[in-house]
Amino acid sequence: MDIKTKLISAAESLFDRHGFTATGIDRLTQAAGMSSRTLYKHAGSKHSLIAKVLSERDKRFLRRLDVSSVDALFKALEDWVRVEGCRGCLFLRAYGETGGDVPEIAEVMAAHKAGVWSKIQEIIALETNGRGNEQLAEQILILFEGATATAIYRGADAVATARHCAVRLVKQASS
Amino acid sequence: MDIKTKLISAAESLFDRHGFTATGIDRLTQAAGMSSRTLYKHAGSKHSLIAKVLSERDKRFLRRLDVSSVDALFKALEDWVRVEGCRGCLFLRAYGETGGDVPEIAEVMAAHKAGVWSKIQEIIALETNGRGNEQLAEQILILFEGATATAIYRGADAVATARHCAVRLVKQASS
DNA sequence: TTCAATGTAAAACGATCACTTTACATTGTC
DNA sequence: GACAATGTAAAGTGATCGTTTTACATTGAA
Repeated sequence: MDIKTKLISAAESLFDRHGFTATGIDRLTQAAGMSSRTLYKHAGSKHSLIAKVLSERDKRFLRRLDVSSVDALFKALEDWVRVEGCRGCLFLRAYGETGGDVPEIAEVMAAHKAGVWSKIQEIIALETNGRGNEQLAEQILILFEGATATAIYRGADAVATARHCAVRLVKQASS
Repeated sequence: MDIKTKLISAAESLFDRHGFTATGIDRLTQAAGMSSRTLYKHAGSKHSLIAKVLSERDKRFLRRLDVSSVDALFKALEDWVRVEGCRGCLFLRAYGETGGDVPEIAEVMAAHKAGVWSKIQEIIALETNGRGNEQLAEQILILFEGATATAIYRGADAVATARHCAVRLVKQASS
């Protein structure tokens, strides 16, 4: 595995498991199996490393959401949660830990949310033949966020509940 | 104002604004206008201070949710978000920053979520004359969490959207 | 075979971390 | 007027923070 990939994936799991601020450079270098000099050569700074981690996660996440129905969308989220664990949205967590004061991080968060939002809008347009409005899409988004958050303390089943609810809303809007 | 109250309220706003780990003791003592000796006399430790802050917030939050309809529940959340700001659920943020590894914090989070959950169950039972099931209540919970999370980057309007959705779900279950 | 690139190990940087201690001032109470 | 309680200011604890530096090994291409 490429050394930069190894760093970013080691960092992602440490950040996810222990939080961003609480994870020090020492633990990162140790987990990635490299010297701090090499880490800084590739990452530039800790904030930049966080941004890179989020950026990679964004790609991986949206690739999983490459579906064309609300049902499949929430199935994809359920898969993600079961495979990657349910510790909440890593983007919102990074944003919260840094108070929204780190531009690199705030921007990646905003870009990620914009990506999810446009994917949902696309699916809704597809499933309702354009009958679905902006409000329906936002309801689906809220269920999506809610499932992610609720899964932290109620487990992956919460995502299934959100799925049933979302599917019903779309059905009602299309009929 | 009582000195302990002052500490806890100063700590709450700093934690909310800048994150838990990123907020040091120096900043806390400065904002609360007291020496570190006094802080430790009252709080015991930083983790304990976090737990106390969350515990007080839990009381204040649930007091606001003393309503008897889903509509009023989300109106209360909307008020909260407009008054206190929308930086996400502080309990989940504390839990995430500490990786769930600090018992005092994990317990306060769990207690808070249990409180919200039973409040929602109570409202659903009330509004559906017992016709509403566990699944409906969980859908409302997910909308509640989703509104809180979505409001971070889409503002308080997301809560209004969640409200309309929740009210509709309850209506459909009661008719 | 030399040179630049890329890595390592480890020490050092000053700052800040959570937390404790020492020494002293102000109170209200018996 | 002695005493315990409760506060302050400020220095000191050792550990850890993010980051840089020094010194050296390995490697692949010119």
